[in-house]
Formats: sequence, structure tokens, C-alpha cells
Amino acid sequence: MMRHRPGTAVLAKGRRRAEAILDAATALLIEEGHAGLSTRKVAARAGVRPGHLQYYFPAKQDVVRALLERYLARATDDLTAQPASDSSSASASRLETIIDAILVAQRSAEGARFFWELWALAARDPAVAEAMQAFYRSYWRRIVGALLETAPALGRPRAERRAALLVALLEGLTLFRSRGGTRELPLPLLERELRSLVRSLATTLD
Amino acid sequence: MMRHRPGTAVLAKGRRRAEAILDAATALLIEEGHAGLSTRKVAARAGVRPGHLQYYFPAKQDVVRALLERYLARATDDLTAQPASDSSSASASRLETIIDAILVAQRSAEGARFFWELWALAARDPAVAEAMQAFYRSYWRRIVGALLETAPALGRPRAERRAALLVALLEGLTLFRSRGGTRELPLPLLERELRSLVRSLATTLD
DNA sequence: TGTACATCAGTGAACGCGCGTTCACTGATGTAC
DNA sequence: TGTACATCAGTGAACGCGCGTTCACTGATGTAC
Repeated sequence: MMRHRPGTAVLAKGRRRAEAILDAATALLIEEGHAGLSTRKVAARAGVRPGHLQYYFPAKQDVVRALLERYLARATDDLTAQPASDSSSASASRLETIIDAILVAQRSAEGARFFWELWALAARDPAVAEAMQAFYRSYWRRIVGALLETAPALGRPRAERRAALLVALLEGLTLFRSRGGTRELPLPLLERELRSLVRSLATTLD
Repeated sequence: MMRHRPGTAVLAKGRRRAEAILDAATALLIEEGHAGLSTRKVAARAGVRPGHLQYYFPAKQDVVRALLERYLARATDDLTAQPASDSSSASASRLETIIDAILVAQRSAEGARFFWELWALAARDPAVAEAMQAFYRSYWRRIVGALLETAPALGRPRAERRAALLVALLEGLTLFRSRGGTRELPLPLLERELRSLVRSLATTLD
């Protein structure tokens, strides 16, 4: 018997349930990691019987993908609808604003851990890997744009390379953040250093 | 009945078997990822019955830890016994030599993938996490030293912060390397950009 | 050099567990007339 | 406003699977005398 698409409950109640399931899966992913993410635990946490989960998401993969899509869509929205909150400091370049936003998002251990687990999931699910890649590509493009805006003299190719390094750097920081990596170095100092590095990336012509 | 320590077979044959088991586990980790790493598969690959694996490594954890220890010990040796191969170009600073060594190690998809899986394992095994941390700390210290050697004027605190950024950056690159992350940017160009960034990190005083 | 014995290496069957998923079924909610 | 029916939401039991690990046991190899 053909049923409607995964995660697309049609009635209000169903939509709420589907959301609750994704919430549960997200929380579980953060708390227990990808290894602890089982359909049965997700179901239990969402207040649903094991078998019923398949009604909303036919396979475990579908839960993960829906979860990722929802999260990335929100993250993209957040970055796109850059609030005017810091229009106060007109001195901050768009580049700095973007970096700040990312750093803030990373600051919570939750966020860092979540992203970390997504990477791990991507290793086993091509669809997840693709979604992650698409996300990073757009994120990278945004940085390229901001770099060029700040320092047009860089030229696009160089700006692209530097943006890639920046993305790797920010991602690498997540890695050390999600565990106790660089405990001996206070993060605020590290972040200041990072900002100054960003400034130099945006000005030095080599 | 008390038996000798995990992985410490006393006779030559036993030691060879233990090594074979770690080899099998390493290969499996690279090929199938941490999710595919099961004691039964490791045993099969090493030519050993499932139950017999426990004779060498009482628990799965012990395999992983032994595997990590062996690998990190080798990696540390490699970095420490810096071959005189590049004493030819006396112009290359120690810093550049280290960075090169790391980049080369990362270059193989295998190496990148392996390290990547180690991180994933660390998320679930505190002992692994600790070993990884120790490894990165020593790696970081080495970069701090090299930075200070190249540019003493930096001062230790700043050198430490910059070294941390460098480690994060290199690690972040691994992340993108192990999957098709930055396919549109040719790696050689990226690496050149990285080297020039390193140079500027080692000279700019702010 | 040969025998006795301890230790090491390896076997084969079985355990209990959590997992992802299926299936036939029931109850609840909306919709058409 | 009431009834008939389709669709949506939810239940409960069961499936087969691979897993990590245990256990009683046998065979191989080294060591002491």
C-alpha cells in the first residue's frame, strides 16, 4: 500500500508528530552521538511506538535526512536574513559579521557537537554527505563574496582559495571545541587571534 | 582465569597474530569506517575465529585503543626522526618542513580517512579521545616551537595561539579532503595558499 | 635426547541483546452528501 | 445535522540479523630436568 511521502504528514496533528520525531532525533544525536541514534530510542523519546515511526519515516535514513534538511534550511535562513542588529557598528565589514555569526553558532557545545555528528553520519550516507557539501559550498561562497567586497584587489581566484582555508579553519575549530581539545588556550584569546588572521587574509596581497 | 595483558602476546607467533589483528582492524576502519568495525569482521579478516579474538584483546575497546596507540606511536616517530632528506634546501625553515610532512601524510585519502574515523571513535571512547588529545598537543607544541624558532619576536603566547589556529586549519583540511569537499578547488593551489599563510603567520606581528 | 608439564594458541557452539523493519489490525479524524 | 466512507494515526507482536562476549574444551609449543 502506497503511502504519502516520508515526513510529509498532511494533517496538523501528523505534522506536529513528524516535527516531534525530528526534535527527538536531534536531541538524541547531540546527547548520545550518531552511535546512539536508533529508531527505537527516537520513537520512545517522541512518544511513539517503534513500529509507528515507519509511518512517518519509512527508514532510519529518512529520519536523518529530514533532520539534516530541516537544520540546514534553518541555518541558511539565519545566515541569509542577517539581522540588522550590528548595523550599529558600521565599521564591521560584512566578512567580520559572517565570521562572528559562525563563531557564535559554534560557541554552544551543543551546536559544535551536533555538526560534528552530522559529519560522522555523512561518512555513511551519501545523501547526507551531499547535503553537507551543498551547505558548505554556499557558506564558502558567502565568504568569497565578503572577502571580495572587503578587498576587491585580491581577485576572485585568490579570494576563493583563502575562503576555503577559512572554512577549513572554522571547521577545524569545531573539531577541537566539541571535545576538550585546546583546554589550555582560552577560547576568547583564540577567537581574537582568528579575527586578526581574518583581517590579514582580507588585506595582505602576498 | 587471569590471562596476560591485552595485545601482549608473549611468543613470536602470538605477537604476529596480535599485529595481524591490528592490521585487519586498521584496514577495516579505513575501508568501512567506524560503523563497519566489528570484532567479527576483524577476526575474519585476521584469519581468526570470533571467540579467539578475545584471547588477544578481551574487549573491542582494547582493539581500538591498541590500534590507535600503535598508529600514533609510529606517527610520532616519523615526525620526531625528521629525515635529513630536505637538508638540501637549507632555506626551508623547520616550520615549513613540519607543515610539509603533515600535508604529505594527509595527502593520501587513506590517511585522511583514517584520522577522520579516529575522531569519530574518540567521540565514544574516552581513552581514545585522550590519546588523540595527547597526540595533538605534542603536534601543537612542535609547531609552537618551530614558530618561535622562525620568529622569536612573536612571543610565546601569541605563537601558541597561532599554532592552535594552524592545527585547526590543518585538521579542517583533512575533513574536506576525506570526502570530496572542495572538489572545485585544486588542492595544489590550496596548499600553496596555505604555505603563504603560514609564512605570514610566522612573520606578521599584527 | 626424552619425557612431563605448564603455558600459549586456537576451536566451536552458544548466550542474550538491541536493532530496523514488517504486518495485520484498530481507533480517530476529516469530508461528501 | 446525521450518516457513510475514505483517509490518517496509532498499536502490538513478531521477524531475522549481526553483534560482543562467554565458556568448556582441544591442540601446539615451549621449558625444566
